[in-house]
Amino acid sequence: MSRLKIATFNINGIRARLPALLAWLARESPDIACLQELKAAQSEFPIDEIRAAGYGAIWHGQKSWNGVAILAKGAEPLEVRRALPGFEADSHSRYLEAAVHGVLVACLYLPNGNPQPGPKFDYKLVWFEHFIKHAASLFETGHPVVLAGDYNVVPTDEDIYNPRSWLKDALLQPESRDAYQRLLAQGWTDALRAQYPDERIYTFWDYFRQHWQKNSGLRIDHLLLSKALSPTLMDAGVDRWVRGEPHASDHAPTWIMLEQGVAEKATRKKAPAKQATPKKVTSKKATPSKP
DNA sequence: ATGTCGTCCCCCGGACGA
Repeated sequence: MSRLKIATFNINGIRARLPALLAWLARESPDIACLQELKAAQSEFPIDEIRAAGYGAIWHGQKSWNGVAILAKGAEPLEVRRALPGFEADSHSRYLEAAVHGVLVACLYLPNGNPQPGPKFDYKLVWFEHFIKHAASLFETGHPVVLAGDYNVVPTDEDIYNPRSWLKDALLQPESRDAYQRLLAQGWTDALRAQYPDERIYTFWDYFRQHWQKNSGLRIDHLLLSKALSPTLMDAGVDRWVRGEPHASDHAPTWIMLEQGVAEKATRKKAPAKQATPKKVTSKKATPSKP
């Protein structure tokens, strides 16, 4: 049996954030890292530095905006697709899918959708529907699949410090939340929520109003596990220290640890018995400080 | 309405997207 650490990280500009990315890779050593918001053209991706850090990578760049990448420690991700089926004409670089380390990884950057209502919100919902349709086909294969990325959806009011000042925001709209619930209803496991059913977990703190300093965060970066993988979930967390560094992204890396090889044995229920764990312990673990 | 970033354009501060 072997352990597999998979992370998702909206880096908000890979060129501005390259030192932060390399420091994080060196310290946390994820086996697979899904990145969003590269904000770099295809030719501007810093592949040499990433290779030097011990990672293979594929990426889908775009000038100025969007952009996604999949990094793998000591391996080359085998690209499956770089657009959603039926939505190949999407002008934004928001999707990348690869097979690596024995799992199929989808890296997504779902549209923000603000201002709402308006064409940007309409685009968010259209993108979401294409993604939901494709996710269903991935789930039905029965293969080990992870859907990792910035979903730009706060699933419930338990996933935000206080919904009051965000009620009109696209991230909390009923349409956004309904789409996310319909995705989960296909059978996916929201890994962070499964590991910490009763905790406040945030992955994003905007740059405004000292939200980081006040821990006024949102949970919008998600890792969804297919049926074959959900019993293998051993741990999960948010690398909050990355958000506290100078010149940080407004997101923190969010990760899961899977134990490969337990899927065949665990036919009964979800492997970790975290539901029984006291709150104080889980809240500490949700904010891990690594050795 | 505001707050703060990163990026672009292209000459440096303002627009845009988040």
